[in-house]
Amino acid sequence: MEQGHALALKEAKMKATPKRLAILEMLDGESAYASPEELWKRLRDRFDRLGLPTVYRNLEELAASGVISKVIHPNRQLYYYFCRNREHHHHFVCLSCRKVEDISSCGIEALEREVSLRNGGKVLSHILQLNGLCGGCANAGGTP
Amino acid sequence: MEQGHALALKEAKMKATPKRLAILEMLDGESAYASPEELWKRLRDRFDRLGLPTVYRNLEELAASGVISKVIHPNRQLYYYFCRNREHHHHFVCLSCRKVEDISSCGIEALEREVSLRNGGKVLSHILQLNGLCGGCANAGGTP
DNA sequence: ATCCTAAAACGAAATCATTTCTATTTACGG
DNA sequence: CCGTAAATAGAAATGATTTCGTTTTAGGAT
Repeated sequence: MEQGHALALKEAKMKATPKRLAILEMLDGESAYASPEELWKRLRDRFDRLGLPTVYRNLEELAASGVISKVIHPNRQLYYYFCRNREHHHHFVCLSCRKVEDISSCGIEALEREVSLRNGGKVLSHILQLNGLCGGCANAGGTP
Repeated sequence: MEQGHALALKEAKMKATPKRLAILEMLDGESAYASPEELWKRLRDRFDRLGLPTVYRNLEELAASGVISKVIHPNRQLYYYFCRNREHHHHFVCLSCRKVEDISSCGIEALEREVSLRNGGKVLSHILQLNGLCGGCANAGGTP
């Protein structure tokens, strides 16, 4: 998967720097979304120098290129998630344990048509996210 | 509509204070979403004393009660919108002029079933929002 | 009408996640 | 191997949002 990440960066026209790759590797294999600061703390061991702004910048760039995805969290902090699924899809995110599950389809194409037909508007992006508790957390009586 | 607002507050078990009503009135009749600070600046004339925290608090409380709705903005600031439509629905928001249009239906019930059936998760809330340019802004060559 | 009490508002100050800035370093196409 | 645009460091700034202790007020009860 090492090569895969470098390739993904090349496709996104982003330099494959060691730190960028490390961020991507760390996000990959996680089934939970992570915050910039958490990633930074865990990556500091592997680099003698690693600035928090570097992590912020990379995460934002990677999300902008579509390599990773952002999670919209009620607490309004930034969280990111790496998803192997390259198809258009959306997520169910657990507000307790942060697990992320894919949601196959969204009927948003129809809604986009509705908007543009009605008065010529142009849909540039959409947000669709389900928030809740995953099976495990719901059974354990977890709270968001 | 004056009475309507007081009634809405009563239903939400919130005191109908003059400032709260003024905030609600100002949001009503707007076809665009507004930020707390904008509302505060426009309301200061009508009160000799009005704190910005009061506006923040009220908007958040009103949104929590479902009286108004929040807009998820790429710049991550808070925006609010008053919507007469009391049915479950979603919004198309223009990132240029901030106009808001209702979107009648979302097929989210099906997605919620998918999530809970698959592994017992519980969907607590969902976000569905289309971002783009409204008809007017798209024709005028507006940018987000 | 007046009282009481929980809710609401004040406003100055704090917070703190995120961004900016300038100098330095690095990836990588040629 | 060079040159250059891109990436990073690190300290400092930012600024929207929240907190806090105090004062005021809405509205049910008397």
